[in-house]
Amino acid sequence: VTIELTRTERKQLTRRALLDAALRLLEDGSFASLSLRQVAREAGVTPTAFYRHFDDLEQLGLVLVGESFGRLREMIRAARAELAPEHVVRRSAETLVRSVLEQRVHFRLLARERFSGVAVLRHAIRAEFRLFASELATDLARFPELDHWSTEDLGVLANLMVGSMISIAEGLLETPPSGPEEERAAIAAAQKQLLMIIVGARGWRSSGG
Amino acid sequence: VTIELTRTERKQLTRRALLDAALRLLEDGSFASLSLRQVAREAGVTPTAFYRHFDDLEQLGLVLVGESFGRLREMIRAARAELAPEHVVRRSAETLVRSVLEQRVHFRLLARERFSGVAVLRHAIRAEFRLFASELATDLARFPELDHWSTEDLGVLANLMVGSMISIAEGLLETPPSGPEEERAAIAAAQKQLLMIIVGARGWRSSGG
DNA sequence: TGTACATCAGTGAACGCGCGTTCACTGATGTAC
DNA sequence: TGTACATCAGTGAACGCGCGTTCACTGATGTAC
Repeated sequence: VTIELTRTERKQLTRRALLDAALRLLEDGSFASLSLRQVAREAGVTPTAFYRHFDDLEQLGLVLVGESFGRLREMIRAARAELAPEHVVRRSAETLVRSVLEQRVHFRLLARERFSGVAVLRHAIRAEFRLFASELATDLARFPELDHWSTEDLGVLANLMVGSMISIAEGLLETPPSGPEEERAAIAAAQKQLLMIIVGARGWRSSGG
Repeated sequence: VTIELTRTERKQLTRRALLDAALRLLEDGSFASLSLRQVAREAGVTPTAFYRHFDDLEQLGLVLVGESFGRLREMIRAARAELAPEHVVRRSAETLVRSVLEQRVHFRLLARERFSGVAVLRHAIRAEFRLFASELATDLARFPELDHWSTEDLGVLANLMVGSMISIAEGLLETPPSGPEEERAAIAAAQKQLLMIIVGARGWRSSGG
């Protein structure tokens, strides 16, 4: 290292190395099967050094979950500004697909640990998704065509949309597009799927009750 | 034991005890964090006895996945007979909710291991879900209002529906209804959600493309 | 700028533990006559 | 039905291994004067 770094800066680098090592290892396995020694080894540090940065593996896991949702929130915020539901949906679908493909490891962490045996991570992830859905319900209420809907129906619609976005994301992690063409196709399919929901929502009162 | 059993029958009982022990342990943790010794202990048998029934834990896991999908298929078959999409959807939603609540442990296994680090289970589960979606697409094509749809659009619709059913099931595992009233509410919400999709599908050609 | 001391990120040895798998075994059940 | 032998589900001791955590340590960085 030619550039001089303070002790604090070096410490941050090691901390980051541990987080990245964990993310790398989480490509192959779930959090529950991760070991502190593996993470330390992958980060190029002794197991003991780990304790200078985190109390235990769970604490490191919570930091990763926090980072994952940070990226998800950025993504959503970008699409919020639009006015017509269709535009919001089209832009959201595209951003969703792009974000998942760019941040594979983070999104896989969320998908996997949502039902994991590691209670702390599971609860953190579920709380974030619930927040996401309730924010979406609030947003939806602002659209003129939806403003007479009951809170309950808005909730069902928001859950349906969040559920669909999750399953789109999961589908992308499962079989990622192999090139720009397939990526465009994935975006188009995601848009179609979410638009079908919006079309359904629009016709809902007349035929659904 | 007062009733006489053959050696073969006793062996089957032990095998079942091992499977049930694993299911019980899977309430608390994911498959990756399960150990052969834990399962044997829970089944009241020495670790060595395990090998008389399965080569390793993964093989036992595959048997459980098979059982889970068996129950899922039974459930679907029951709703297939209906003619109008709305009836199919209403009955499917109700059966889905009931089945998940009755077979919590099996459905949780599917939800959890769909993204687990245990490759063998993950692949088995994904193959079954793909099969499920493609069968649904075939079924959907039989409805008069959908018979002019393109294969691609039918695929999108089938994925949307399967995705929604999965996320409904996952929601039930997450926060199960605490009584008959809440159960009815859960069924109603599931029906609403799937009906919204059907309404959307019906309006799709006119406004979607 | 130079010195003397304090801090603290990372080390390496050691511990007890549960793991998967092997092996030779036991003794009840099943079979051949 | 009775006997002699074969089968085989389940046992229990033993193995080597990676694990999380503890501890006293080292030596470079930071601070006070």
